[in-house]
Amino acid sequence: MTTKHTTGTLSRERLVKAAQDLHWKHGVAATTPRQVLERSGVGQGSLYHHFPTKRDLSLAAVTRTVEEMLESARSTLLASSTPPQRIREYLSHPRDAVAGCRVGRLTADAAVMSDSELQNLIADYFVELIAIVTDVFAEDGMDRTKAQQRATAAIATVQGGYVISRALGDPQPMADAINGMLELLEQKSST
Amino acid sequence: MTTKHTTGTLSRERLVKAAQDLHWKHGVAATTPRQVLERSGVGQGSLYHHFPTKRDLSLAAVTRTVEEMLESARSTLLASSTPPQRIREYLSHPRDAVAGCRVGRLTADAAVMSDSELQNLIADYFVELIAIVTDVFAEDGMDRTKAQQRATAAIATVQGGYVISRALGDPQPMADAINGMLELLEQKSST
DNA sequence: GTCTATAAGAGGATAGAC
DNA sequence: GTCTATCCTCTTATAGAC
Repeated sequence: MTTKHTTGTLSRERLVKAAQDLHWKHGVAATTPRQVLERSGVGQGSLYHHFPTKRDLSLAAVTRTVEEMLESARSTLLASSTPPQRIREYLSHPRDAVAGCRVGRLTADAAVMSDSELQNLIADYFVELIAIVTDVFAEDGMDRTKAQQRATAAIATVQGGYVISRALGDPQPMADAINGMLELLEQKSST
Repeated sequence: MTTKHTTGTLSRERLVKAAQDLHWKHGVAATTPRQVLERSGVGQGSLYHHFPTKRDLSLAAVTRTVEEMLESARSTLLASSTPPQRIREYLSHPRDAVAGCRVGRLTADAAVMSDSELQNLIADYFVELIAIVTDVFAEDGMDRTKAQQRATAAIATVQGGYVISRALGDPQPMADAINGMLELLEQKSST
Protein backbone atom coordinates (compact mmCIF):
# COMPACT_ATOMS: atom_id res chain seq x y z
CA MET A 1 0.00 0.00 0.00
CA THR A 2 1.42 3.41 -1.01
CA THR A 3 1.35 6.30 1.41
CA LYS A 4 -0.89 9.24 0.58
CA HIS A 5 1.20 12.06 -0.79
CA THR A 6 -0.58 14.75 1.17
CA THR A 7 -0.38 15.73 4.82
CA GLY A 8 -3.00 13.39 6.22
CA THR A 9 -6.16 14.94 4.76
CA LEU A 10 -7.90 16.13 7.87
CA SER A 11 -11.06 16.93 5.94
CA ARG A 12 -11.43 13.33 4.91
CA GLU A 13 -11.13 12.16 8.48
CA ARG A 14 -13.66 14.71 9.68
CA LEU A 15 -16.10 13.65 6.97
CA VAL A 16 -15.86 9.96 7.83
CA LYS A 17 -16.27 10.60 11.56
CA ALA A 18 -19.28 12.86 10.98
CA ALA A 19 -20.87 10.26 8.72
CA GLN A 20 -20.33 7.53 11.33
CA ASP A 21 -22.05 9.59 14.01
CA LEU A 22 -24.97 10.46 11.74
CA HIS A 23 -25.35 6.84 10.62
CA TRP A 24 -25.72 5.81 14.25
CA LYS A 25 -28.37 8.43 14.94
CA HIS A 26 -30.34 8.45 11.71
CA GLY A 27 -29.16 5.57 9.53
CA VAL A 28 -27.29 5.64 6.25
CA ALA A 29 -30.16 6.39 3.87
CA ALA A 30 -31.45 9.21 6.07
CA THR A 31 -28.03 10.85 6.40
CA THR A 32 -27.79 13.67 3.87
CA PRO A 33 -24.63 15.22 2.47
CA ARG A 34 -25.76 18.52 4.00
CA GLN A 35 -25.85 17.06 7.49
CA VAL A 36 -22.37 15.66 7.00
CA LEU A 37 -21.13 19.07 5.84
CA GLU A 38 -22.65 20.89 8.80
CA ARG A 39 -21.40 18.39 11.34
CA SER A 40 -17.89 18.16 9.93
CA GLY A 41 -17.50 21.86 9.19
CA VAL A 42 -16.16 20.96 5.76
CA GLY A 43 -17.25 22.69 2.57
CA GLN A 44 -19.44 21.26 -0.20
CA GLY A 45 -16.72 20.96 -2.78
CA SER A 46 -14.40 19.13 -0.39
CA LEU A 47 -16.92 16.41 0.23
CA TYR A 48 -17.30 15.69 -3.47
CA HIS A 49 -13.56 15.91 -3.93
CA HIS A 50 -12.90 13.13 -1.40
CA PHE A 51 -16.10 11.16 -2.03
CA PRO A 52 -17.56 11.51 -5.54
CA THR A 53 -20.90 10.03 -4.42
CA LYS A 54 -22.79 9.62 -1.19
CA ARG A 55 -22.24 5.88 -1.51
CA ASP A 56 -18.46 6.29 -1.42
CA LEU A 57 -18.69 8.12 1.88
CA SER A 58 -21.13 5.56 3.28
CA LEU A 59 -18.78 2.76 2.31
CA ALA A 60 -15.83 4.41 4.03
CA ALA A 61 -17.82 5.18 7.19
CA VAL A 62 -19.44 1.75 7.54
CA THR A 63 -16.11 0.02 6.92
CA ARG A 64 -14.59 2.04 9.73
CA THR A 65 -17.49 1.34 12.07
CA VAL A 66 -17.30 -2.42 11.50
CA GLU A 67 -13.56 -2.38 12.15
CA GLU A 68 -14.03 -0.50 15.42
CA MET A 69 -16.84 -2.76 16.63
CA LEU A 70 -14.90 -5.94 15.86
CA GLU A 71 -11.83 -4.62 17.61
CA SER A 72 -13.92 -3.87 20.69
CA ALA A 73 -15.45 -7.37 20.67
CA ARG A 74 -12.03 -9.00 20.28
CA SER A 75 -10.58 -7.10 23.21
CA THR A 76 -13.21 -8.69 25.45
CA LEU A 77 -13.53 -12.14 23.90
CA LEU A 78 -9.83 -12.82 23.38
CA ALA A 79 -8.84 -11.78 26.90
CA SER A 80 -6.88 -14.05 29.22
CA SER A 81 -9.70 -15.04 31.58
CA THR A 82 -11.62 -18.34 31.37
CA PRO A 83 -14.13 -18.92 28.54
CA PRO A 84 -17.21 -18.59 30.82
CA GLN A 85 -15.79 -15.36 32.23
CA ARG A 86 -15.18 -13.96 28.74
CA ILE A 87 -18.74 -14.80 27.67
CA ARG A 88 -20.08 -13.13 30.80
CA GLU A 89 -17.94 -10.06 30.18
CA TYR A 90 -19.01 -9.83 26.57
CA LEU A 91 -22.71 -10.09 27.45
CA SER A 92 -22.58 -7.66 30.36
CA HIS A 93 -20.41 -5.15 28.51
CA PRO A 94 -21.89 -1.64 28.97
CA ARG A 95 -24.03 -0.64 25.99
CA ASP A 96 -26.17 2.34 25.08
CA ALA A 97 -29.16 0.07 24.53
CA VAL A 98 -31.61 2.80 23.55
CA ALA A 99 -29.25 4.13 20.88
CA GLY A 100 -29.08 0.72 19.21
CA CYS A 101 -26.26 -1.27 17.65
CA ARG A 102 -24.23 0.70 15.12
CA VAL A 103 -24.04 -2.34 12.85
CA GLY A 104 -27.26 -4.22 13.63
CA ARG A 105 -29.51 -1.26 12.95
CA LEU A 106 -28.16 -1.08 9.40
CA THR A 107 -30.04 -4.30 8.55
CA ALA A 108 -33.17 -2.14 8.34
CA ASP A 109 -31.48 0.54 6.25
CA ALA A 110 -32.55 0.75 2.62
CA ALA A 111 -29.26 2.31 1.51
CA VAL A 112 -27.32 -0.63 2.98
CA MET A 113 -29.57 -3.52 2.00
CA SER A 114 -29.92 -2.37 -1.60
CA ASP A 115 -26.15 -2.23 -2.11
CA SER A 116 -24.35 -5.57 -2.12
CA GLU A 117 -20.99 -4.08 -1.18
CA LEU A 118 -22.45 -2.34 1.87
CA GLN A 119 -24.44 -5.41 2.83
CA ASN A 120 -21.33 -7.57 2.60
CA LEU A 121 -19.66 -5.36 5.18
CA ILE A 122 -22.32 -6.02 7.80
CA ALA A 123 -22.59 -9.70 6.81
CA ASP A 124 -18.85 -10.09 7.39
CA TYR A 125 -19.18 -8.37 10.77
CA PHE A 126 -21.65 -10.95 12.05
CA VAL A 127 -19.86 -13.90 10.44
CA GLU A 128 -16.66 -12.86 12.18
CA LEU A 129 -18.36 -12.13 15.51
CA ILE A 130 -20.14 -15.51 15.50
CA ALA A 131 -16.82 -17.22 14.70
CA ILE A 132 -15.09 -15.52 17.63
CA VAL A 133 -17.83 -16.36 20.14
CA THR A 134 -18.14 -19.92 18.80
CA ASP A 135 -14.42 -20.42 19.41
CA VAL A 136 -14.83 -19.33 23.03
CA PHE A 137 -17.59 -21.88 23.64
CA ALA A 138 -15.68 -24.59 21.76
CA GLU A 139 -12.58 -23.83 23.80
CA ASP A 140 -14.59 -24.97 26.80
CA GLY A 141 -15.03 -28.45 25.30
CA MET A 142 -18.38 -28.01 23.60
CA ASP A 143 -18.90 -29.61 20.19
CA ARG A 144 -18.72 -27.19 17.28
CA THR A 145 -22.38 -27.34 16.15
CA LYS A 146 -23.71 -26.73 19.63
CA ALA A 147 -21.09 -24.03 20.24
CA GLN A 148 -22.17 -22.18 17.11
CA GLN A 149 -25.85 -22.36 18.06
CA ARG A 150 -25.08 -21.08 21.53
CA ALA A 151 -22.87 -18.29 20.15
CA THR A 152 -25.56 -17.22 17.69
CA ALA A 153 -28.17 -17.25 20.47
CA ALA A 154 -25.92 -15.11 22.68
CA ILE A 155 -25.27 -12.55 19.96
CA ALA A 156 -28.96 -12.58 19.00
CA THR A 157 -29.85 -11.82 22.61
CA VAL A 158 -27.73 -8.69 22.47
CA GLN A 159 -29.12 -7.62 19.09
CA GLY A 160 -32.68 -8.31 20.21
CA GLY A 161 -32.02 -6.47 23.46
CA TYR A 162 -31.15 -3.42 21.40
CA VAL A 163 -34.34 -3.74 19.36
CA ILE A 164 -36.62 -4.04 22.40
CA SER A 165 -34.85 -1.32 24.38
CA ARG A 166 -35.12 1.04 21.45
CA ALA A 167 -38.80 0.24 21.01
CA LEU A 168 -39.47 1.02 24.67
CA GLY A 169 -36.98 3.89 24.95
CA ASP A 170 -35.72 2.11 28.07
CA PRO A 171 -32.44 0.27 28.79
CA GLN A 172 -34.19 -2.23 31.08
CA PRO A 173 -35.21 -4.79 28.42
CA MET A 174 -31.57 -5.12 27.34
CA ALA A 175 -30.61 -5.72 30.98
CA ASP A 176 -33.40 -8.27 31.39
CA ALA A 177 -32.49 -10.12 28.20
CA ILE A 178 -28.80 -10.28 29.17
CA ASN A 179 -29.60 -11.43 32.71
CA GLY A 180 -32.00 -14.04 31.41
CA MET A 181 -29.36 -15.35 29.03
CA LEU A 182 -26.62 -15.35 31.66
CA GLU A 183 -28.85 -17.26 34.04
CA LEU A 184 -29.50 -19.88 31.36
CA LEU A 185 -25.82 -20.18 30.44
CA GLU A 186 -24.62 -20.50 34.01
CA GLN A 187 -27.22 -22.87 35.41
CA LYS A 188 -25.85 -26.22 36.56
CA SER A 189 -26.65 -28.74 33.90
CA SER A 190 -27.19 -32.45 34.58
CA THR A 191 -27.22 -33.37 30.88
CA MET B 1 -68.15 3.48 18.24
CA THR B 2 -70.37 4.65 15.38
CA THR B 3 -70.53 2.70 12.16
CA LYS B 4 -69.13 4.33 9.04
CA HIS B 5 -71.98 5.60 6.88
CA THR B 6 -70.42 4.46 3.63
CA THR B 7 -70.21 1.04 2.04
CA GLY B 8 -66.91 -0.14 3.51
CA THR B 9 -64.50 2.17 1.69
CA LEU B 10 -62.51 -0.28 -0.36
CA SER B 11 -59.95 2.34 -1.34
CA ARG B 12 -59.07 2.89 2.28
CA GLU B 13 -58.51 -0.82 2.84
CA ARG B 14 -56.38 -1.10 -0.27
CA LEU B 15 -54.27 1.85 0.82
CA VAL B 16 -53.63 0.44 4.29
CA LYS B 17 -52.74 -2.99 2.95
CA ALA B 18 -50.37 -1.53 0.36
CA ALA B 19 -48.71 0.62 3.03
CA GLN B 20 -48.25 -2.41 5.31
CA ASP B 21 -46.55 -4.38 2.55
CA LEU B 22 -44.28 -1.49 1.62
CA HIS B 23 -43.38 -0.83 5.27
CA TRP B 24 -42.23 -4.42 5.57
CA LYS B 25 -40.07 -4.21 2.48
CA HIS B 26 -38.69 -0.69 2.68
CA GLY B 27 -39.65 0.77 6.06
CA VAL B 28 -42.01 3.62 6.89
CA ALA B 29 -39.77 6.59 6.10
CA ALA B 30 -38.71 5.11 2.76
CA THR B 31 -42.28 4.35 1.69
CA THR B 32 -43.49 7.17 -0.55
CA PRO B 33 -47.08 8.15 -1.28
CA ARG B 34 -46.37 7.40 -4.92
CA GLN B 35 -45.40 3.82 -4.19
CA VAL B 36 -48.58 3.37 -2.18
CA LEU B 37 -50.64 4.73 -5.06
CA GLU B 38 -49.01 2.43 -7.60
CA ARG B 39 -49.30 -0.65 -5.43
CA SER B 40 -52.90 -0.02 -4.37
CA GLY B 41 -54.10 1.16 -7.78
CA VAL B 42 -55.83 4.09 -6.08
CA GLY B 43 -55.65 7.68 -7.36
CA GLN B 44 -53.73 10.57 -5.83
CA GLY B 45 -56.77 12.47 -4.62
CA SER B 46 -58.23 9.43 -2.88
CA LEU B 47 -55.14 8.94 -0.79
CA TYR B 48 -55.24 12.49 0.51
CA HIS B 49 -58.99 12.24 1.02
CA HIS B 50 -58.67 9.26 3.38
CA PHE B 51 -55.29 10.22 4.85
CA PRO B 52 -54.54 13.97 4.89
CA THR B 53 -50.85 13.34 5.56
CA LYS B 54 -48.40 10.52 5.07
CA ARG B 55 -48.24 10.19 8.84
CA ASP B 56 -51.95 9.41 9.07
CA LEU B 57 -51.55 6.52 6.67
CA SER B 58 -48.45 5.28 8.49
CA LEU B 59 -50.32 5.35 11.78
CA ALA B 60 -53.22 3.32 10.36
CA ALA B 61 -50.92 0.77 8.73
CA VAL B 62 -48.62 0.28 11.72
CA THR B 63 -51.61 -0.03 14.08
CA ARG B 64 -53.02 -2.77 11.88
CA THR B 65 -49.66 -4.56 11.67
CA VAL B 66 -49.21 -4.56 15.45
CA GLU B 67 -52.73 -5.95 15.93
CA GLU B 68 -52.09 -8.76 13.45
CA MET B 69 -48.74 -9.69 14.98
CA LEU B 70 -50.11 -9.77 18.53
CA GLU B 71 -53.04 -11.89 17.45
CA SER B 72 -50.64 -14.36 15.85
CA ALA B 73 -48.50 -14.52 19.00
CA ARG B 74 -51.54 -15.04 21.22
CA SER B 75 -52.81 -17.91 19.12
CA THR B 76 -49.59 -19.79 19.86
CA LEU B 77 -48.87 -18.69 23.41
CA LEU B 78 -52.40 -19.00 24.79
CA ALA B 79 -52.96 -22.46 23.34
CA SER B 80 -54.01 -25.41 25.48
CA SER B 81 -50.70 -27.27 25.57
CA THR B 82 -48.23 -27.16 28.47
CA PRO B 83 -46.17 -23.99 29.10
CA PRO B 84 -42.90 -25.55 27.88
CA GLN B 85 -44.64 -26.75 24.74
CA ARG B 86 -46.08 -23.30 24.07
CA ILE B 87 -42.67 -21.67 24.48
CA ARG B 88 -41.18 -24.22 22.09
CA GLU B 89 -43.94 -23.64 19.57
CA TYR B 90 -43.56 -19.87 19.80
CA LEU B 91 -39.80 -20.03 19.26
CA SER B 92 -39.92 -22.56 16.44
CA HIS B 93 -42.82 -20.85 14.68
CA PRO B 94 -41.99 -20.51 10.94
CA ARG B 95 -40.61 -17.07 10.13
CA ASP B 96 -39.30 -15.33 7.03
CA ALA B 97 -36.05 -14.55 8.80
CA VAL B 98 -34.39 -12.72 5.92
CA ALA B 99 -37.39 -10.41 5.49
CA GLY B 100 -37.15 -9.29 9.10
CA CYS B 101 -39.75 -8.61 11.79
CA ARG B 102 -42.51 -6.28 10.65
CA VAL B 103 -42.49 -4.54 14.02
CA GLY B 104 -38.89 -4.92 15.17
CA ARG B 105 -37.41 -3.40 12.04
CA LEU B 106 -39.33 -0.21 12.70
CA THR B 107 -37.02 0.54 15.66
CA ALA B 108 -34.46 1.66 13.07
CA ASP B 109 -36.97 3.73 11.13
CA ALA B 110 -36.59 7.49 11.38
CA ALA B 111 -40.26 8.15 10.62
CA VAL B 112 -41.32 5.92 13.52
CA MET B 113 -38.73 6.90 16.13
CA SER B 114 -39.23 10.64 15.59
CA ASP B 115 -42.99 10.41 16.18
CA SER B 116 -44.08 9.60 19.72
CA GLU B 117 -47.44 8.21 18.68
CA LEU B 118 -45.87 5.79 16.21
CA GLN B 119 -43.18 4.84 18.68
CA ASN B 120 -45.80 4.14 21.34
CA LEU B 121 -47.41 1.61 19.02
CA ILE B 122 -44.27 -0.50 18.76
CA ALA B 123 -43.45 0.01 22.46
CA ASP B 124 -46.90 -1.34 23.36
CA TYR B 125 -46.35 -4.31 21.07
CA PHE B 126 -43.24 -5.43 22.92
CA VAL B 127 -44.66 -4.62 26.37
CA GLU B 128 -47.66 -6.80 25.60
CA LEU B 129 -45.59 -9.58 24.03
CA ILE B 130 -43.23 -9.69 27.00
CA ALA B 131 -46.22 -9.82 29.37
CA ILE B 132 -47.74 -12.77 27.51
CA VAL B 133 -44.51 -14.77 27.43
CA THR B 134 -43.73 -13.89 31.05
CA ASP B 135 -47.12 -15.29 32.07
CA VAL B 136 -46.34 -18.57 30.34
CA PHE B 137 -43.06 -18.96 32.24
CA ALA B 138 -44.69 -17.89 35.51
CA GLU B 139 -47.50 -20.37 34.95
CA ASP B 140 -44.84 -23.04 35.22
CA GLY B 141 -43.99 -21.97 38.77
CA MET B 142 -41.10 -19.60 38.06
CA ASP B 143 -40.85 -16.42 40.12
CA ARG B 144 -42.00 -13.30 38.28
CA THR B 145 -38.64 -11.50 38.00
CA LYS B 146 -36.88 -14.54 36.59
CA ALA B 147 -39.83 -15.27 34.32
CA GLN B 148 -39.68 -11.76 32.85
CA GLN B 149 -35.92 -11.99 32.25
CA ARG B 150 -36.34 -15.33 30.55
CA ALA B 151 -39.24 -14.05 28.46
CA THR B 152 -37.27 -10.99 27.38
CA ALA B 153 -34.28 -13.17 26.50
CA ALA B 154 -36.50 -15.46 24.41
CA ILE B 155 -38.08 -12.59 22.50
CA ALA B 156 -34.68 -10.94 22.07
CA THR B 157 -33.35 -14.17 20.57
CA VAL B 158 -36.06 -14.02 17.91
CA GLN B 159 -35.49 -10.32 17.22
CA GLY B 160 -31.73 -10.80 17.10
CA GLY B 161 -32.18 -13.82 14.87
CA TYR B 162 -33.97 -11.58 12.40
CA VAL B 163 -31.16 -9.01 12.53
CA ILE B 164 -28.40 -11.56 11.91
CA SER B 165 -30.32 -13.46 9.23
CA ARG B 166 -31.01 -10.23 7.39
CA ALA B 167 -27.37 -9.18 7.63
CA LEU B 168 -26.25 -12.50 6.13
CA GLY B 169 -29.19 -12.86 3.74
CA ASP B 170 -29.52 -16.38 5.12
CA PRO B 171 -32.20 -17.99 7.34
CA GLN B 172 -29.63 -20.21 9.08
CA PRO B 173 -28.58 -17.77 11.84
CA MET B 174 -32.23 -17.50 12.97
CA ALA B 175 -32.45 -21.30 13.10
CA ASP B 176 -29.17 -21.50 15.03
CA ALA B 177 -30.22 -18.84 17.52
CA ILE B 178 -33.59 -20.52 18.13
CA ASN B 179 -32.00 -23.96 18.50
CA GLY B 180 -29.38 -22.58 20.87
CA MET B 181 -32.07 -20.97 22.98
CA LEU B 182 -34.28 -24.07 23.01
CA GLU B 183 -31.36 -26.20 24.08
CA LEU B 184 -30.64 -23.84 26.97
CA LEU B 185 -34.30 -23.70 28.03
CA GLU B 186 -34.79 -27.44 27.94
CA GLN B 187 -31.60 -28.61 29.58
CA LYS B 188 -32.07 -30.42 32.86
CA SER B 189 -31.25 -28.02 35.65
CA SER B 190 -29.90 -29.02 39.07
CA THR B 191 -30.32 -25.55 40.59
C1' DG C 1 -8.13 21.20 -2.11
C1' DT C 2 -11.69 24.23 -1.19
C1' DC C 3 -15.35 27.40 -2.16
C1' DT C 4 -20.15 29.26 -3.99
C1' DA C 5 -23.79 28.78 -7.20
C1' DT C 6 -26.88 26.09 -9.38
C1' DA C 7 -29.25 22.29 -11.85
C1' DA C 8 -32.08 17.83 -12.15
C1' DG C 9 -35.16 15.05 -9.87
C1' DA C 10 -37.94 12.96 -6.11
C1' DG C 11 -40.95 13.50 -2.09
C1' DG C 12 -44.95 15.53 0.15
C1' DA C 13 -48.90 18.11 -0.30
C1' DT C 14 -52.64 21.20 -2.48
C1' DA C 15 -56.15 22.96 -6.03
C1' DG C 16 -59.99 22.46 -8.26
C1' DA C 17 -62.67 19.87 -11.81
C1' DC C 18 -65.81 15.89 -12.08
C1' DG D 1 -65.02 10.15 -3.31
C1' DT D 2 -62.04 10.25 -7.02
C1' DC D 3 -59.29 12.28 -10.64
C1' DT D 4 -55.42 15.25 -13.01
C1' DA D 5 -52.40 18.99 -12.78
C1' DT D 6 -49.45 21.66 -10.20
C1' DC D 7 -46.43 23.64 -6.40
C1' DC D 8 -42.74 23.86 -3.01
C1' DT D 9 -38.96 21.85 -0.73
C1' DC D 10 -35.15 18.93 -0.05
C1' DT D 11 -31.61 15.75 -1.78
C1' DT D 12 -27.97 14.73 -4.76
C1' DA D 13 -24.71 16.08 -7.75
C1' DT D 14 -22.17 19.25 -11.08
C1' DA D 15 -19.84 23.60 -12.73
C1' DG D 16 -16.42 26.50 -12.54
C1' DA D 17 -13.89 30.21 -9.88
C1' DC D 18 -10.16 30.64 -6.39
